[in-house]
Amino acid sequence: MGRTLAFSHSSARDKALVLFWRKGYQATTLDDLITAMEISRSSFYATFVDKRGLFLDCLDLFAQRTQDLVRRARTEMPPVDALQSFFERNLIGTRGTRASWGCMLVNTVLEMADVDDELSARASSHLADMQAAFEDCLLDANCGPARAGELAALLMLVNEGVRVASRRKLSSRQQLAPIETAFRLLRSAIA
Amino acid sequence: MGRTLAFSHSSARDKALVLFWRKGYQATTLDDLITAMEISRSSFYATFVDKRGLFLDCLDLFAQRTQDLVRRARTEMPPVDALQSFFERNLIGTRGTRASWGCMLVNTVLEMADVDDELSARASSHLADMQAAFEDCLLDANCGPARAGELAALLMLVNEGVRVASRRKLSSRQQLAPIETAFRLLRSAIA
DNA sequence: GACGTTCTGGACCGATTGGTCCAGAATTCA
DNA sequence: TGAATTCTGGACCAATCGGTCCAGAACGTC
Repeated sequence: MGRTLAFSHSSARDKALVLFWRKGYQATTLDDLITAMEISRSSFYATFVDKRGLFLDCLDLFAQRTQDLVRRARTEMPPVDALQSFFERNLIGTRGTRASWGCMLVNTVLEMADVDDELSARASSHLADMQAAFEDCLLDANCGPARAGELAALLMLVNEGVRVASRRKLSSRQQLAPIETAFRLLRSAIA
Repeated sequence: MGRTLAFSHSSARDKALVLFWRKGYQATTLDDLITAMEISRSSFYATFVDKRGLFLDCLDLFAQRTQDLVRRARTEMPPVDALQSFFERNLIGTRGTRASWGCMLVNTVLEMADVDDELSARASSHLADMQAAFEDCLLDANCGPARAGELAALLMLVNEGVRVASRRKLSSRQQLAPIETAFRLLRSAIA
């Protein structure tokens, strides 16, 4: 088994994921998709049924990989450091561009609210799972259950905010500073 | 002069603003617009030139009215209370539904990033103005200039997060709790 | 009532959308 | 080599998009 780093390999579905991630559901056309995926229109429909179904698959895939990122960071360092590192890594981005695409779940919640309930709800549900992962992390730190839940909700707020900020073409400094501030306050609330 | 409460009256342009606010730029069609605005297609183009131009106007209008909300709260109570009240009012919503539409600026940044640079940049620029207003509020409190800037950036992060959360159909409690947490930490950082 | 002006409904336009279809190329297996 | 199967390019479809156009209704003014 070779490297299976999250978001690293590039099957046809991965190419689609990146497109949906960057441009959203509506602005991504079939032509965009089949060009990027390097398959014919016929093969697209034979394999993926339709655009909407593929988008749902990509949502699930994105959520799973994001959870992997949290889990991975958690094995590498203390829980609160892992959380902070998760936020910061999503801004710096090991591969450059990806950092400016925000979070596909957040993007989808906003784009599809009042437009397509199922898509929006699915993304929102994945965000709830992420919040649960945050809470697990905080429980691993010296944090009572009540406070863990409270702070996990706050972290989800920060996460959603960070993902918006990352699409605004601000400097790295402008993006990182509020995260540092947030975690400084968070750590003081735990200790 | 009668009541001129922000977001209260309803000219044709206001009807358009609400539609764009709720459904975004792409999902709002010309038919949606002229139906809601109760004008003919011809009058629409005679008066507003085109869809994109009207959207830009609505962006500016939304930003101006949101700034008014901050200013108004600031005249009614101490600066930090005013900020917290601004966040909470946008979730409870005096008129019910409006609270679930998030912030048109945040919605637009996410929807149009990587799709339409001008629209996204204009919304982002209005968000920067809002952050400046937050900073002014904090300077009015017992807050040094460095810390005011730092906390204003954090508040913008919270604002962006709140506006995402408000589109997720969570309970009022789930939406309000993290704001209370955030302001509790914020106040402890100021004092 | 005749006038010029303003507004309006709806036909119309080209472009683009997501999705279908099929003849034929490519591949597989004997 | 030949038959069965899989895949593919691109023509094609109806629906919808944003936008144009104009004949005529509605209006205010003398």
